Amino acid sequence: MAKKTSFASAKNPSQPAEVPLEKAYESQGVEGRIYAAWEKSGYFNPDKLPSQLTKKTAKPFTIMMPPPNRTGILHVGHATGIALQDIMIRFERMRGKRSLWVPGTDHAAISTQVKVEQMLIKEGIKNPRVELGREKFLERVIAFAEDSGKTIVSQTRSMGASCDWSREAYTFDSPRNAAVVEMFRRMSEDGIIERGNRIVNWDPQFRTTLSDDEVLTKEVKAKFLTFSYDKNFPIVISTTRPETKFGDTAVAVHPDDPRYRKFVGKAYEPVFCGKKLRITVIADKAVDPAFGTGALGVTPAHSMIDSEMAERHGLPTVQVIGEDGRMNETAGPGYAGLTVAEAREKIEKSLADAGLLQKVEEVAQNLPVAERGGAPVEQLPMQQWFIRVNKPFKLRQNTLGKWKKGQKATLKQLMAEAVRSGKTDIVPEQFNKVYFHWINNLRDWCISRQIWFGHRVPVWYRGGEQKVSDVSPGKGWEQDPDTLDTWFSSGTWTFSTLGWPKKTPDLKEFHPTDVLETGRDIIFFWVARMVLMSTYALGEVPFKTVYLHGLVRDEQGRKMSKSLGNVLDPRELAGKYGTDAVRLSLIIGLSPGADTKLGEEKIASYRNFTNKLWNISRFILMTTGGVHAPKSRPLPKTLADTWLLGRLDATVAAVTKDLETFSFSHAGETLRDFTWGDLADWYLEIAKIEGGKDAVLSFVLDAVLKLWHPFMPFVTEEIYQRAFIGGAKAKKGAEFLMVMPWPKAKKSDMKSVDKDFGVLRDVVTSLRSIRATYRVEPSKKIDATLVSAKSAALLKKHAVVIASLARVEKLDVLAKGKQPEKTVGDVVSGVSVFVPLGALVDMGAERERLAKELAEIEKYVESLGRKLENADFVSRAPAQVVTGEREKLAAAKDKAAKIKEQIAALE
RNA sequence: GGACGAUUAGCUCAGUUGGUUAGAGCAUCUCGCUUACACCGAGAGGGUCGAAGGUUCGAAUCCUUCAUCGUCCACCA
Repeated sequence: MAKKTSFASAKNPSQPAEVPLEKAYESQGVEGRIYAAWEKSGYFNPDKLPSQLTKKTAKPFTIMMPPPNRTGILHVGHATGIALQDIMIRFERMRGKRSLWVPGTDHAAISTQVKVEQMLIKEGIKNPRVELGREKFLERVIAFAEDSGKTIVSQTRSMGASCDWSREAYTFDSPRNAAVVEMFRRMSEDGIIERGNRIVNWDPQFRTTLSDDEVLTKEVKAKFLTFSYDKNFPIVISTTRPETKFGDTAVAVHPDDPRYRKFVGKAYEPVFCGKKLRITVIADKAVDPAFGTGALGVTPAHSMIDSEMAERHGLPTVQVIGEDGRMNETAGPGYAGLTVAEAREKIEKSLADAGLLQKVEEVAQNLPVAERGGAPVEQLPMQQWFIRVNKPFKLRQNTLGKWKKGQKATLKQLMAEAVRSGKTDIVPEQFNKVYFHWINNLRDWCISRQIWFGHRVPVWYRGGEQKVSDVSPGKGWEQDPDTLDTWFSSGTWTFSTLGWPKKTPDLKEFHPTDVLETGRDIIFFWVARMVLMSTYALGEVPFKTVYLHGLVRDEQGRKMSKSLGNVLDPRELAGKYGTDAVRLSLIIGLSPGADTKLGEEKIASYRNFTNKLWNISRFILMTTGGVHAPKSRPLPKTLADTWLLGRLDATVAAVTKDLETFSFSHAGETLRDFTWGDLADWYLEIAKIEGGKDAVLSFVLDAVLKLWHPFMPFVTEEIYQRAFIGGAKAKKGAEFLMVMPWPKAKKSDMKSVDKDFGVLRDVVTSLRSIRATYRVEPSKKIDATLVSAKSAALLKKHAVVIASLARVEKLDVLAKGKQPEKTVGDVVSGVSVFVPLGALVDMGAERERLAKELAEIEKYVESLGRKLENADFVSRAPAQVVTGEREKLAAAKDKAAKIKEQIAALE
């Protein structure tokens, strides 16, 4: 033990030399130092991994970190993702794969711009974009994004993320910009990016289009008006948006509606609030005859559905609301310039005055609002860039093993095939349905945005000409002022991060990536778009597995939000409890796709566990001296040794399988049960008694630290350094637990060993329970007699262990024997346990207790008996089950008989 | 309106293809500073597995209906 040297404890001169670890684990002093050492080693980069770990045949394992938005700091949701990804990466790295985890951040276009705009308004600049102008405004946004990016990177490091910083990427840096431009160019050439005049979601507040996914619905109360355009118009219609009626070009009814059949096909020119309309009555199945009056005013310019109807019937489009969210000149006289709300009020009044208004009802309405800013979204026809998802195009390469180069397919088909074929697997699987449902209802994707922060649409105009290029094609050319939807660039994430469009070695080795781990809320926004981009550009899926985690909520199940003040900052938590504890609390108790509640109490309990592991190690090191990791599996000397090694094998096998199948929570629980229960509570206590355990203890500690390392990288690395490696003396390529090989499980039949150990454990527990029930002082030793025909030899052999663990002075083990006087008894695992307690025994109470126990066991015997007498059960149930039930019955009968004996002895 | 998910001890959740007298952690109660750990140890109490039917030799597990909660999608103009 004196030879123990440790580079870390050298900093702690007050520590006695013979104690290798301090009494409690203090994370603060450890994490920064360890992370810096890891990073310096270069092992986060798969190209620099030690060759003895990644043999020449090693496969790659790749994860692209979902780039956090540069809109602020990371929250616990990000921390969950980082923890899960780091577990996978560390696990696969230790298994010898060339593990690559590419970190990065997302410029997040509209989110970031809105955020900065709001900050500037707070600073007192009323209309930042107008006052500052494009260039100055963008400077502010870029500066903010820069700061946010730095914070995010430092937070990611402090979470212990073993990602390859040498490959760090940003969706708005120049390699990614090159990918965006190339993607745009190819899609334009293939005719799937087109400019067109279509109905888009328009945010009048930020004056930009929004994708369908950037629009939320908010329930509001609205007035539902029922009226006719004018006195001569024969049909009554209803709407919550009378102001759009200036743009009506038809009235639609259901083809089978007898009330209106006679009007279908006729044209009218009613005067609506002073404006002459040209209305055709059309029949369309989309109309619900039971709703309202069964007749619908069709406004092709301001409703997606009406626009589709207009297309079917060849109706003209009349726009009456402008980009400023106000009525335009096409609206009725005296309406131009009014806001939508003002116009609505005025129309209601005008209709009422004219006696046209039949009914005003208050209804609940789902109002579309902008995700950012919350302003009501208008639907307007506009010139925008679209990705056509239903248009067949010629494939540039063989695709998904289904299509050959030159064949035609649509983007929608590619997106569906990726998941349908199983090339991409979604975990948990119920999200497959959600994915397909979304794909089936997918409309063309509007990719242009009228905001400034983002990739500029790489299109230049001169006269009627158009060119795709990221730089000016020459004099007289003007670039499109719009920018691209942020998901256009992040859609390329899995391969633009590997150098695409260049044919790099990285791209060849690491794509498709293995796992995409992300929040279940962005399956459409992002996951589907990556599938689109990757299948289009490379002909292959972007990732083999999508693992979705749920939302982290507060203790009461509420979403964490700044306004509620219930946001947990991962930095604060990590400072208080240690990063390892935070990681565990975000992984154990979570199932994929399901939301989770997180409170500080839970984190504290995992902090306790990190300390437990620390102290287990401390004890083992005090016993063994540490320094060198064991080279080979030790030979077990006692039952406890065999049992523990068997339990370790089972644990290694279970944890490995769990990690392979994304059952992270279960892996953690299994590992904790082994570590705390089997190892600490039982084996270490026995080791104190039996002694001579150095080899087994070292071996098990080595394995346990490796198994825990993906979950708790810091504390395990620190212990490993100080227990086995000894700092500077380490061999090249073996200086870190991080690059040690993952433990292997030996297969062996442990049934009888587990059973024998179970008997010992049950007997000890029984004795302890008797002591507690009868309030025997812990310091006072008792006598005990164990009687068992079957287990006498086993019990005798381990009498010392049993006696020590249960604090027994004189332990008699008999194959057959009589119950001593004045004893308390119990029956466990076929062993009769007797403890003479003399005057302490209350004969009456004891008789009652035994009687109660007997009644229970007899009830059980009876139910088993009935089951076994049932001919149907015996003939239909599998033989194995029947045998099992017979064994149970025999054991229960035996126990009942023994309890009866004990009762008799009390007489 | 549609789809999906959840409902198991006071709380958070496990329960693999139906075969346990239904488990764990936290919390609670009792006892304990037994030289790794009080961020600990030992012991104990606590559940008619949301409700009602059904299938089966056997249901927490499968089916039907209902209730409550949650999420997503679509929206009726």
